Amino acid sequence: MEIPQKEDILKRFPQFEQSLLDDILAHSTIREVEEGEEVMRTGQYIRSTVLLLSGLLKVYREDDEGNEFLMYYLEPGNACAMSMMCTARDEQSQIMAKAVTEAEVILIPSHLSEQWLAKYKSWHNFVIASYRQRFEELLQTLDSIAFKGLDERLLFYLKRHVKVSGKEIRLSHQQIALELNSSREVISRLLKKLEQTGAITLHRNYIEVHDLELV
Amino acid sequence: MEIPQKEDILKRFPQFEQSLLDDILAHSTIREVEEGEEVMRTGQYIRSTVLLLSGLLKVYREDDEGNEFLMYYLEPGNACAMSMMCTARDEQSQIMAKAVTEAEVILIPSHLSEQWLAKYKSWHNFVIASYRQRFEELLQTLDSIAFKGLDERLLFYLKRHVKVSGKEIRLSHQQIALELNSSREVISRLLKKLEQTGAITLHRNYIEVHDLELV
DNA sequence: GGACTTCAGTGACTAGTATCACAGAACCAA
DNA sequence: TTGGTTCTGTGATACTAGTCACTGAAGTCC
Repeated sequence: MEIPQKEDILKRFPQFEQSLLDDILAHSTIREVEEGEEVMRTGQYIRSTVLLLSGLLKVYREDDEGNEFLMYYLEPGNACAMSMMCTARDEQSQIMAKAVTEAEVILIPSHLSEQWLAKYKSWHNFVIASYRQRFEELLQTLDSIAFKGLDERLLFYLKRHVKVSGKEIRLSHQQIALELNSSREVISRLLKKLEQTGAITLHRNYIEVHDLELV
Repeated sequence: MEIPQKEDILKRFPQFEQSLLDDILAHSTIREVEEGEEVMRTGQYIRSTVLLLSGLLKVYREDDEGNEFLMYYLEPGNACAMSMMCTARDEQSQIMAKAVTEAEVILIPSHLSEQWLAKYKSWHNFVIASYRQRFEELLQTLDSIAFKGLDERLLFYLKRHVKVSGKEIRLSHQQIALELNSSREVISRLLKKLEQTGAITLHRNYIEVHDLELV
């Protein structure tokens, strides 16, 4: 794989200072992951902080019976907050992360990302901001599960999906059901209802979104 | 109110270094809050980091319709992770925190808790550890809402309550229903079932817990 | 084109939870 | 003791979501 240039990283992380960029280039490794590949598994030990350079990752929770639900998506320029937190104590991951599209991630050895907190102000700020952002997104997810019916959760899910990957949602009903921890038939029915309002059009394996706001 | 002594703080936060303790004593204020008082409200601006010295706080989420659910409890020696995160950018709180019993909190001005991250290793570790711990508890709560039936959630709730405040749970069914975002009748029925297994005994306004593990 | 596979749509049924209505028990205050 | 208030228990009913069974439509491979 070609080695990414400083400019590539700078483009995604414009807030980093020069010397930090140099440090990143010098000491971290880049990994290219394929679509569908698991970047992080529940129970796995974490030895690096994960930054996303390109592509899209989904971060989700999985229980012992194989149920799952989506926590949030990570876009280029984001970091996996869990990887930062675990980092500090060499702990196990509590979550799953999977590449939705093919993606490039930067892996920073734990001890360095730890050192950099003190060394680089911009890194420190980035870490704190990441924590906060993920915490907030998690709270939103929690809200929608705790307070909303499945119809609203589906809407929320679709909106989020549109935001990260556009108005053509290339997912089967089955996949959506999985991420919402529901079942295909129920999702099918709800989508059908949404189609009747004119907000979306259903096709095989993809959903065309027109306008979700006016539902 | 009497000014708490270094020893009092040290007892709750034994991991702090001497000079940090001095800084805390010199620059933070202590507030005594009554039972039922709200320490933090959704939408409120946060200008201090909150440490809990004594008593018990519950941290919960509230939506626009007045529904709520419990996120976790804070015990002496804990910090409110949200207050730390908001701190960094002078942001609004996303959560509610209320005193379950009367309590003493230490309020550290945001700019100081920010500075101390770089200045004191022990403070930095404490903050990171707090983030992580709260994140994990939040994930547990999320799991139980997403994957479990109300019966298991109730069990989880009771166990957690026992852990922080003992085997006499002084709550009405109504209050429990509120924290689980359910309704009184349903909670009554589930508790009744639990009583029949011998795990608890029901009284007016309190529940006597015998053994929740064998249910 | 025909066989096969995957995906989507739909009716019938079930389980879990919420809501409504009411009754009785415990506690409190005059 | 009496009346008021809060808390608890319980039946009836409704609604949401999950499950089962089946059908047809779309795409794939030969």
